[in-house]
Amino acid sequence: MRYRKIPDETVRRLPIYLRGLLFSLEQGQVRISSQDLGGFIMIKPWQIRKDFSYFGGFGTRGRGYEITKLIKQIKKILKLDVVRKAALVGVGNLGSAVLAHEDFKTYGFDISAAFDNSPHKIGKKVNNVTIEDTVKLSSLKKRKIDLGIIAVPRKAAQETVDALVKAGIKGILNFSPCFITVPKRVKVITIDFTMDLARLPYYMPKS
Amino acid sequence: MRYRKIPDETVRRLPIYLRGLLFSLEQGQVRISSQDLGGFIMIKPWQIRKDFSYFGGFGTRGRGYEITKLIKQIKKILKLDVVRKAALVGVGNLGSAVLAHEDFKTYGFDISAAFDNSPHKIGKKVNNVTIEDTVKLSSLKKRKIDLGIIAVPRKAAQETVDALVKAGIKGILNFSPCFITVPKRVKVITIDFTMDLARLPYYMPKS
DNA sequence: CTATGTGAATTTATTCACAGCA
DNA sequence: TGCTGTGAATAAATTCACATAG
Repeated sequence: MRYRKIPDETVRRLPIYLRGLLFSLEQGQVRISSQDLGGFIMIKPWQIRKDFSYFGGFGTRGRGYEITKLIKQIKKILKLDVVRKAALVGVGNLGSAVLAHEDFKTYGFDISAAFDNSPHKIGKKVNNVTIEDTVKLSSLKKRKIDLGIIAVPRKAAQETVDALVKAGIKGILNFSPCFITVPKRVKVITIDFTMDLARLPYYMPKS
Repeated sequence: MRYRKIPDETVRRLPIYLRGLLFSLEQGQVRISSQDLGGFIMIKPWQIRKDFSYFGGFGTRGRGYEITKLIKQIKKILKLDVVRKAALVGVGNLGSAVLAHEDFKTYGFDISAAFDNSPHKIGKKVNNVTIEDTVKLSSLKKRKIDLGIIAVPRKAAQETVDALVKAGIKGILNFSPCFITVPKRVKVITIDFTMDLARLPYYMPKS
């Protein structure tokens, strides 16, 4: 296949394929067709095949895809084939939910540090991770942690981000409901669930 | 303007515009140009103008948009101009975070019911909402609640959704990390933050 | 015969460029 | 003059249809 930039939409779907594949592996399957995979995850088979085609031939004509092999390939593309250490900042309800989230492990993430600025929380353990003082964020660089998850109140978001960037973080998952500014080299993905809830009524059949 | 279906991408951006407008209103502004609004929310001015153009003329040439008027119009389009009652199912850490989330109120949502199946939680109050037994989900219809937010473990997701659908719910915000099945008349938006975290490494500059 | 892989066609979304109004 | 509103141009993503390999 000749070179072409991978569409963002394809990258967005890769983790979904991964979820579907892990599920069907759990079901004891060995091979799967784009048809069947698409059935699970509600994506059209030709979309799946087209997405994979950007990376080369993953399947076998007439037989489908070998699940374990495909999982390995997608993980490699997404750079999830090595354990990725992440730091959480803000251990409130949301932060605690993130820390307890089993799923992350499956996808290669290890949230090995947690920070908060509340004296009540510092020193406590949540899910085997000891909560540290936010002022110690600068230690992340030598601890080889380059991924940050922030779940702090809106007002604290930008300063937290600034501290993370200074500590050498290269990617941020932002749960704070606001816009944050970072240097171009840092990738931010914001999850603002109010924005999602707010478009639900538009699609709901009226009264 | 002649009729044309509103692009999904436009609908997805409307809540973002709303956030930007509410922010600039808070700053004491009265009018705003697409240029300035775009500055806040990192969206190009011509995209903003094009999006608004699907609904008709919101602004004044040469002067920009009157903020309060524009807020009102977007809320109306998104059907957020009336208070929307919602029910939360699953009051764990994530559910509690949702219940405590101040933002929802700003966008017209009132989470007036919460359900859990843990006997320890039933009867307790979280954020002024008394937690009810999940078996009472059927009461939602007469309580005029047509929006559900689910934050239950993966295994309980589909049965919870089924109960919500049976109770007449018309829209669901799903935080459970799995695919759920609903009748076509029900709109589901899934927030699966593992999927978002999983594409972050792809975009992070290597080592 | 089955299901992939992929150019081509189509649809959808973004960007441009400028006419038109305050 | 300043900024909106919008057709037209461009770009991106999806869908189709079928040649091709096992």
